[in-house]
Amino acid sequence: MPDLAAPLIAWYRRNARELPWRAPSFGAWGTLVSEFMLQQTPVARVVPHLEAWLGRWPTPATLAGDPPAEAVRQWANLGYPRRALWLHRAAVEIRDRHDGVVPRDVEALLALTGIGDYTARAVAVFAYGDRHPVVDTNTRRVIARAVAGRSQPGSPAKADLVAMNALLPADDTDAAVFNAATMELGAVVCTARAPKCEACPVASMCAWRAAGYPDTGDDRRRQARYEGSDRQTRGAVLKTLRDASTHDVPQDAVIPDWPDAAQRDRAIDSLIADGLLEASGGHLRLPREV
DNA sequence: CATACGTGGAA
DNA sequence: TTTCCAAGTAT
Repeated sequence: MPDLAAPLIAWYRRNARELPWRAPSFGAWGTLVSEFMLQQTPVARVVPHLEAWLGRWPTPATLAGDPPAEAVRQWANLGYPRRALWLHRAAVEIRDRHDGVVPRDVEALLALTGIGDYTARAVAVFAYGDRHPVVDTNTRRVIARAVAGRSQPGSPAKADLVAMNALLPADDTDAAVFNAATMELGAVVCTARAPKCEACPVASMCAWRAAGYPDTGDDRRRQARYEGSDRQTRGAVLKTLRDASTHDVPQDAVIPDWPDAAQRDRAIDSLIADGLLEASGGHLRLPREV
């Protein structure tokens, strides 16, 4: 297997984008918040929200001290607002179980609400410098192409962690930079559509290129249509609550003209079930209690 | 393990 | 206009 690490590390040191979480001593809490926001949301949309968030809540304890409603409001239009709720819960767990310090251990990180295989290792590696494979969608695409000779990755699997682990340099710092470099390559060069192979530092050892860029198919499942979906309806309901000048809103006043009343009611019920809304006396509000 | 879960920019 | 895609996680 070709050694991707050396050329990728060298490329990254010259070409990495300057992003807030890459500043020296950005801090584990900042890293954790950034990773929550980056789950399925593009970098460009995250940056301003991240800075506002950390300006308001510079530590886990400060966030944990405010009601979850404030987290959901501050999340604004970043999407997947359950992440705001989960980040708040994680902050409470960090305050109560870890003395307010973001844990370093992957197992401890995995035990926090909203943190999975990717985020746990991203924090351990990027905030603390430990040696673990960090696998996101960019990494999976780079490995699929450069190593497996496929045009797109398969479905996410534990095997991805094993594959990335096998590519990791022995040195902790090199391994951390290699993780970041692989993600960066996937984000800006080895992109899902129209990859810039002429600018790729590992083109000469890329299995997909060597095979003549075959279309090996795409196992990834397509996203459901958003227009007219329950997700869109939930988004409209929650936006109404976020933007309301009062904390309580009469339920009848929430998207009253939505084309499908049953869909609206279903959205409200599911938001309550998820803990993103509370109902009380015919009114709705963002969650006051953890 | 397949599915639900927001939002907006680019092709 | 429609489709694709974005530093995933929980159930």
